[in-house]
Amino acid sequence: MCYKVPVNAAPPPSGSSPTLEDVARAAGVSRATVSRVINGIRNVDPAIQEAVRQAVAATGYVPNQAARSLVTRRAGVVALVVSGASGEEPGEPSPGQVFTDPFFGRVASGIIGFLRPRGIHPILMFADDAETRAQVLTYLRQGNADGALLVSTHAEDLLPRLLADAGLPAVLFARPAEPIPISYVDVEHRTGAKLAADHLVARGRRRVATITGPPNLPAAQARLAGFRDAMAVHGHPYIPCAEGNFTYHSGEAAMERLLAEHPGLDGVFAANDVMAQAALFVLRQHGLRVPEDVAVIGFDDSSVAAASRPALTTVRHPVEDMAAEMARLLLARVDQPERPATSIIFEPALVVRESA
Amino acid sequence: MCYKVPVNAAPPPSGSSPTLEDVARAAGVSRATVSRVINGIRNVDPAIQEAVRQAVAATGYVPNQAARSLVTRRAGVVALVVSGASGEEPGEPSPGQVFTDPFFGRVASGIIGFLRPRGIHPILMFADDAETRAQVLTYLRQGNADGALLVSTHAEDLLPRLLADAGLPAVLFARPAEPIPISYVDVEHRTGAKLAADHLVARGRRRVATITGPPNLPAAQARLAGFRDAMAVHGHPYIPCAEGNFTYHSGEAAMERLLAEHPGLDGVFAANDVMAQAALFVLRQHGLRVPEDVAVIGFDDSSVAAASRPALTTVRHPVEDMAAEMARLLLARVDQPERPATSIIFEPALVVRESA
DNA sequence: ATCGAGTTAGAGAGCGCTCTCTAATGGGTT
DNA sequence: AACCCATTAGAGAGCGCTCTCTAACTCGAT
Repeated sequence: MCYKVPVNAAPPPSGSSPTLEDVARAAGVSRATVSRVINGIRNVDPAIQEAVRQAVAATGYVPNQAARSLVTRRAGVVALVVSGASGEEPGEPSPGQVFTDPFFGRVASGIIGFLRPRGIHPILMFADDAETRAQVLTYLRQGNADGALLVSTHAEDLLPRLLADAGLPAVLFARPAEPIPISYVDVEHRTGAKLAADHLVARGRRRVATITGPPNLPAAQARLAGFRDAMAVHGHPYIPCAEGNFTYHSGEAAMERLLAEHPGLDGVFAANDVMAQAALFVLRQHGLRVPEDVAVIGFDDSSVAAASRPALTTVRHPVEDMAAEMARLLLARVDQPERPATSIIFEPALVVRESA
Repeated sequence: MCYKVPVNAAPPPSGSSPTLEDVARAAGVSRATVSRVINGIRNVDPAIQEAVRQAVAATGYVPNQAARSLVTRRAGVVALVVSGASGEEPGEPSPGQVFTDPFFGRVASGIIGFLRPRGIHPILMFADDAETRAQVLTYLRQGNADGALLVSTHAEDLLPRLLADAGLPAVLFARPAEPIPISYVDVEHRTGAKLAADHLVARGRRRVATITGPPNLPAAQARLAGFRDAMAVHGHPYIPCAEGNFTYHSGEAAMERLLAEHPGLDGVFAANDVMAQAALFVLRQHGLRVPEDVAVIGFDDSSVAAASRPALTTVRHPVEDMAAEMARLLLARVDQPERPATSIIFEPALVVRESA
């Protein structure tokens, strides 16, 4: 058998970049064969495969993604959406702020870690009002992205429902406040809080207080409830608490309040590491030693936990793994649109360092 | 004149989403006319425009971006690339870490602020080795993105050169170490450092030291040089300095060193706010009051500057504006590929707060 | 009336790719 | 020697859109 040897091999693609046709001509085969070689090779003679590969190299061919998407109906892109409140509250974090949150960094990192080896990259979008939510929906409907990975800053976020109603593939980080037929990943907050409670008690702490997250966040409430329940089991039915909103400043203020009202406390569980760090600062200002006088436990095991002085004992929130799982769930859903919503709950673990 | 009234108006698009053809049929016009109405309308009878708009609404039509990109050769997407070192150094920030850097957050925020109103969203990519750099180039060549906005964590980053050689539209944040024909935005670091020097001198400081950034970063060196030159003009030819790498820990260590070697210092200029904040911490630990005993000036005016105690006097680095300008330059270049590389240098300003 | 310029709508040719359908070939059965 | 099935390569029909080119029509000026 002999393959057509092109007489005048591939005319150098004059203006624009080479197409499949150019490669086919250079290799002396048909467009279809080149396509077969470039994508998963099935039923192509090894000699021809090699010829095609050389032609690709010679022409410097790069497939055009738009043409490919047009027929495959796959963008090869997912949207990473940071979604804000349902209304337009003044206290909202701005798009810039959410980035500086170490939590978001971990989510992004986990997602990218999973997606990058698969040649998929996330498109970054913010949705903080009706207009931008519509923008996200339109964007997905236009086929710019195959699905959405959603990180909501508020539990009442409207976007999850909109996405579910539109039948667009999406996965949430954290369970929505109301049940919505949509996939999500979450951590067992109650169990995590229980770990903290058990540890404080095991360390002999008897006058324990807690700094909570915002009451409208189910995750924050689960941490509080889990902590209270576990402490009740240990014989401490009443636990003083001060409300924060996961920021450093709110943590400082909360710790000040706790100290003013309960000067004798010997243990604090903060609903996240940043507030725990703030608590550390306030306690030191008051001349209290950590962990000798007051034991402190945080939540998340974010980068600040190991970096703070003393290093924070905290509950590990496997954010990166959870984010990777989000991406995995989304891609599975994109491949099988009829797949039902699936959710995965991760187990937390206690990380003991110096502060408790 | 009369427009064809469709006898059996738009059959409900059975399986997939409606196409231009469906809308055209519903409106009783041609595909071309619908296209004209949907994009910038030119020369279309108002009555027909209205009919088309109603047909669009009736059918729930959303244009298919892939088909559009195929013919326009525009993706409507830009890549936001965080690019690492030339080699694979161990001290490298991981993808996740770079997110937590408030600096990156500000860049992302500025870029998104500019792009979002234009319906363009950035694709997030990391390039930290030869493979991922190649991935970025291929991605752009495939037409997945029209250009790249590049934030390098190292001055020796190879990606800018690769992009320039490939003729791909790109804009850098910060001037590359070697001259490369590529657009960039930067701030006048020397001027900023001079503002800090002048202010310290004006406040009567005579024994001034500085905490520098990494020596391989042109921006860090420009800040150091600008500070030294300005202090020399004020009659202080020798300025003690300690090297940091822009992290909190390196700032702490640098401040400790300075204090050990120059116990009588009364002013410190740190090359960024994070290190200045660390300096604040170390000074307080040593029982020194800021600004009474030691005045401290940072650089960047990042969110930590206003949040620290005492609030940091710092040099404003207009990162968000610069990032928006990057996006503007990139879009201009995408529209006019022959446009030469243009760079824009911003002026810094001193922000006086409590620390100096 | 006749012409030419200006405006508006439709026809149709692709953009570059994938994928089905068909044709050709090769080897094992009967 | 006739047949069938499996394997491999090519032909060609779109995917949904934009955009040029042309036809039709309007209108003011000759």
